[in-house]
Amino acid sequence: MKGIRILVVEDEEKIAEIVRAYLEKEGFRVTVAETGQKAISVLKDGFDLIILDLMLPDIIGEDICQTIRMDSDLPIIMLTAKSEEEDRIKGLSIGADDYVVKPFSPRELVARVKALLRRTKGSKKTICFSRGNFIIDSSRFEVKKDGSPVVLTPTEFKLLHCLAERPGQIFTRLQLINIILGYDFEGYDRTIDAHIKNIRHKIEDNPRNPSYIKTVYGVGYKFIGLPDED
Amino acid sequence: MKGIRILVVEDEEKIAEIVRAYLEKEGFRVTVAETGQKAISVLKDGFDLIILDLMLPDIIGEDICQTIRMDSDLPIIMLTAKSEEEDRIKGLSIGADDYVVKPFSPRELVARVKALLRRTKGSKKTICFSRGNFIIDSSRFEVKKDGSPVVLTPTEFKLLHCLAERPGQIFTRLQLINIILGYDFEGYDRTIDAHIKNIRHKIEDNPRNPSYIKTVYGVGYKFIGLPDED
DNA sequence: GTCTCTTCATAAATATTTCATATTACCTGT
DNA sequence: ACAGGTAATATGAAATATTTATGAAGAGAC
Repeated sequence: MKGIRILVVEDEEKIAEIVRAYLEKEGFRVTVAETGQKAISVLKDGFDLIILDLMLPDIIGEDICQTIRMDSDLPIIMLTAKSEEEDRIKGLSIGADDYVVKPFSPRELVARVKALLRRTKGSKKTICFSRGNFIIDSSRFEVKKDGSPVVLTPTEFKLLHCLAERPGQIFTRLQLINIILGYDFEGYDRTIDAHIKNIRHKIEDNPRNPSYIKTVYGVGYKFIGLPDED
Repeated sequence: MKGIRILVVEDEEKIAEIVRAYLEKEGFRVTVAETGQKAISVLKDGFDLIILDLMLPDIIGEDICQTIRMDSDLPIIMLTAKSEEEDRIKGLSIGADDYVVKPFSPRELVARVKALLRRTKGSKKTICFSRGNFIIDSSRFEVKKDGSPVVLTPTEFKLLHCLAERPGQIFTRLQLINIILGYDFEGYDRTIDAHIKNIRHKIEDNPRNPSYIKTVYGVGYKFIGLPDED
């Protein structure tokens, strides 16, 4: 990690400094901007990635996002508060490549920065997964099949995204509930089944013999990345 | 989950004991420290994860957190009181990997502990056994033979896994029933034979002359680790 | 109202246990 | 070493039990 430059746009000084510390420990070169104005003015200096708080004193994060997107593919990681999370997904394309929910663990943020850099290094696209004519685009919260968009609800998208992020890995219903519905979900683990069913009806040619989301009897579900992988 | 050690730093004895009970039920090895001093002094014993109350009688949790972070990546889960809402973000920024708000459900705490361990230890491979073209992968509930997957039912997998974990060791049917089917199983011990039969048909070239699972007449079964081992 | 999420009842799929019978292993006496 | 008796194991198929899929209904959000 030689000269990779990261711009952190965050008005809370304490958070900004912690993030800086963690990123610098990993060898990144970090610049902090406390306001949207400053962010935009230093943007031309050329960064490799930007970490953007959605709640800024002057400009709204979304606007910065769009401004950046007008003339660059700069990888963007959004910081959002938990309560705003739903809106993000529903509100669709903010144009960010990834988002982290506050409060976040610095380690997770670093991991996502690295992952995003890895992803964008090769191709400029922010596709999370693709196999043949099936595409999951995590930045736009969008899924396409044979070119036409598949309309998923927020929960369905999160579930599919979670599974597809680690093809082959088996998730138990409890794990999925913790990840998708939160650790404090008190309900019933068969709720997952219902969502899986709905997703299958939307993305599978033959829901009774699924080729993407497989059931692992007695354990949980897994996503199949390659057609012949089992 | 056998030898994972967790340090619980919590001054309220009642809470500490509940947490201990829940974690131990999951097979973790738990140590409780009532004060920050004690916590720091036992830290060198080597733990895999620490659960840290933010409000301690002597030292403030944050300071312990930073002390730990100075020279280790030990996963940290913070316990914070509801009123300390503000501190959450601070707590995470200070270097904790996750947080749980008091009052918390022990179930949630356990789920978060597991998730964090998965995240931090997840990268290593967890292949349980391999001999030539035969592989048992316990994390994926998967067995491969000559490259292609062998489909086992949950009970079959558990049974094979149990035997293969200790090659050469002889297990009686009763032992296997206790381990695989639970101590409260009421049925009769020949059930094991049926499963062994099914497993052999799936993994052995010649089920009548098995090379992996051998019968020990009058005693039970054992798994053969090396081709010539008997 | 519309949309989404959750729950529930029931159907379908799959796994487990049991049992009757066949086969194999061990032991004993010659 | 061999044959025959006895006990243990292997096996296939039937009976149970468990797990998953599904459609529909109710609750809540906007």
